[in-house]
Amino acid sequence: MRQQPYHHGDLRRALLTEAVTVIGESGPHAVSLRDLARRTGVSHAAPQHHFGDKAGLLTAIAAEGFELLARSLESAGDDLLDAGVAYVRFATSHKAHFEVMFTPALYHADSPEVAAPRERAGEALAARAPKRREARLAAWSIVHGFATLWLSGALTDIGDDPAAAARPVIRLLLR
Amino acid sequence: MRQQPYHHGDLRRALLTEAVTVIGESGPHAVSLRDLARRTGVSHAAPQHHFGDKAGLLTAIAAEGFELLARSLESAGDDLLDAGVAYVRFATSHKAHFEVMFTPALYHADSPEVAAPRERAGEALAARAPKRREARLAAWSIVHGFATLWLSGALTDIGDDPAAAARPVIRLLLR
DNA sequence: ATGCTATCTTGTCAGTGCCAAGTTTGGGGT
DNA sequence: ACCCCAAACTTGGCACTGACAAGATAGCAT
Repeated sequence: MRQQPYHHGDLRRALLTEAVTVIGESGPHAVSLRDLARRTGVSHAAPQHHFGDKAGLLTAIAAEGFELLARSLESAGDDLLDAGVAYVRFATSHKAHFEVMFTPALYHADSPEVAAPRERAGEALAARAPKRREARLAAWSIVHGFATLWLSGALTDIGDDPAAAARPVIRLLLR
Repeated sequence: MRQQPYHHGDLRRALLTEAVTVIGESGPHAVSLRDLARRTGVSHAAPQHHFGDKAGLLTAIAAEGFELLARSLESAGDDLLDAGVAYVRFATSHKAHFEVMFTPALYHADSPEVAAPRERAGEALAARAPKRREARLAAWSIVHGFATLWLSGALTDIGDDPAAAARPVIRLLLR
């Protein structure tokens, strides 16, 4: 006779989705386990069962993010320019994941749960990048910098399609 | 007859210094006004008098950061490569300031207190950067990306002097 | 059907940000 | 020299949070 069944069905997935929404709107610091529980209609301690602690929730988001990034890069083809644009597109269209992924103080960055997909994304990137270390660093830096600058609101005069705006910028390095 | 005088002398400065230390060690999310008060030997509400709220404290740190960045760039000379290296050197030697500066969700990013020094830093950067918009974006992106990747621990195979390691990387863009 | 276990709840505690009201102190105006 | 007033700080309190412990429920394998 209760409105919500005792077992949610897929609470873990629901919490992750809700968390990504909140982070995307207000940043990682704005997320609260109790608030997520309220939004999902469960008790205040339910999230702890699935993630252990708050860092565990963010670890799951980071892992999912590296997985998604790896897939994005893999499906971008072998061209370095296209891969770079795909990197920017991923970052700006998965704001929440990206912010968490590169803020290791927020989660269990050394957990195997996140190390595996991170390595997979790293390999996808390395396979399309130049062989010389400096050139590889330059390529990663320019796309990562463009993405983070856009995410932090420093690039307002660029239009509403950051991935498209990134293409001619990246080309300057690859010429 | 009390151990600590009622008036601290320069509590504002002391709180800022302590905050920068904590953020540098554990990130911005780890700082707590009450903890800073304890470390400084004042009551738990003293920080609010100087900064209004927690975001106000971080606003002061961001403002100080943009001021320091502007000075670093100005004293780096007119060469773009040197300015780029100076940018990376600032970011990696002022970890706490830099992290806060580019996480606007943490502070009052539209406050005039921080807008003025941010503009000054922007001008110092623009004065040394290429005139074409894409080239300017490329230069900012590559140094910002290198710096943030290093700060997030993604660049471990680079040695202990990130500014020096950045030079040949930046040169690839400017050739 | 029965018991086992993952899932979820209830209750509690220390810590935090913020607000309101009170206390102390240094310094400027007379 | 005095007063007094505004700035600096304290005390007390409230709502919220993360984490822990112990109990309740329900799906599932046997």
